[in-house]
Amino acid sequence: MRIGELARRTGASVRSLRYYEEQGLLTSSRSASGQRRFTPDQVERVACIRQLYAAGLSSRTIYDLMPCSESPSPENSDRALERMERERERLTASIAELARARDALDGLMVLNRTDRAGLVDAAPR
Amino acid sequence: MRIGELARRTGASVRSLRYYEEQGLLTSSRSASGQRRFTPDQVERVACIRQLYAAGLSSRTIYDLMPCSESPSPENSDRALERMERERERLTASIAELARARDALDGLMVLNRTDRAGLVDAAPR
DNA sequence: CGCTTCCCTGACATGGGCGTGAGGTTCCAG
DNA sequence: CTGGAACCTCACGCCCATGTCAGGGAAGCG
Repeated sequence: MRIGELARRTGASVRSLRYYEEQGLLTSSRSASGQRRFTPDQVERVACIRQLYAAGLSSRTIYDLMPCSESPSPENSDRALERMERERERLTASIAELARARDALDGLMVLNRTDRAGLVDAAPR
Repeated sequence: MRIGELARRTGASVRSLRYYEEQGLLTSSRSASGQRRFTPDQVERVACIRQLYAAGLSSRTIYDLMPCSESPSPENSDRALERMERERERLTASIAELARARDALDGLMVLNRTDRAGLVDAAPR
């Protein structure tokens, strides 16, 4: 399929898809006239890429992780796994941090409600 | 206390603290010579600000939220609460998304391990 | 006094994913 | 054949919290 189709199917912009390719996250064959051609399973790959972006990984990191992104070998696999482990930990920490932030927000909300009640009490004009 | 002290106590850089002030998130009195003076309770405030930054709020949003940041009034309180509610939802969604991303990563790890095992099996030179 | 350390303002740099526009080619339906 | 949609490359812009450098006052100790 062409790039517009892939964009429609994945929800990514055409620009983003080109960018992913530029970053080595996505490969395409080219038609005689130079247009990119993608295979159906790239849809899934894009979804995966976007998941990882959503997890806050950089394109470089995603590149390093992509299974068999270049030459599959036990060494590469191990390196990737190690990296994934690290990122997994980062993610977990990040989730915990967000949860803490949410708690902090809850605290602010309570505070605000209290303040508000105080205001209404004090000056019920 | 002076800005360096506050930085040490909060873990924020001096640059960041100035920036927070510039964004209206932090106030300071000035000494005769123009140096910023902070009170001890600003330490907590900075911690709170950083929590919210960590939650992905923009300085503008944080500004809008800060309790009684300008004129405390029931209307302002309500607006702030509404905003907080929205941000809370965003946070919750974001946490869920990160969790999904972590699952995706787990999937990749399993895949990678499988691939690796296959490689070792197939070509155990 | 002088030395070190801190503080001030102002301004430019940066990263990174993506929007956007220019200027041009290709594809396809009518 | 023709017009519009889709595609191409190149390149600049943006956001925004921070780092960092320059150039110059303060603070405080020996």
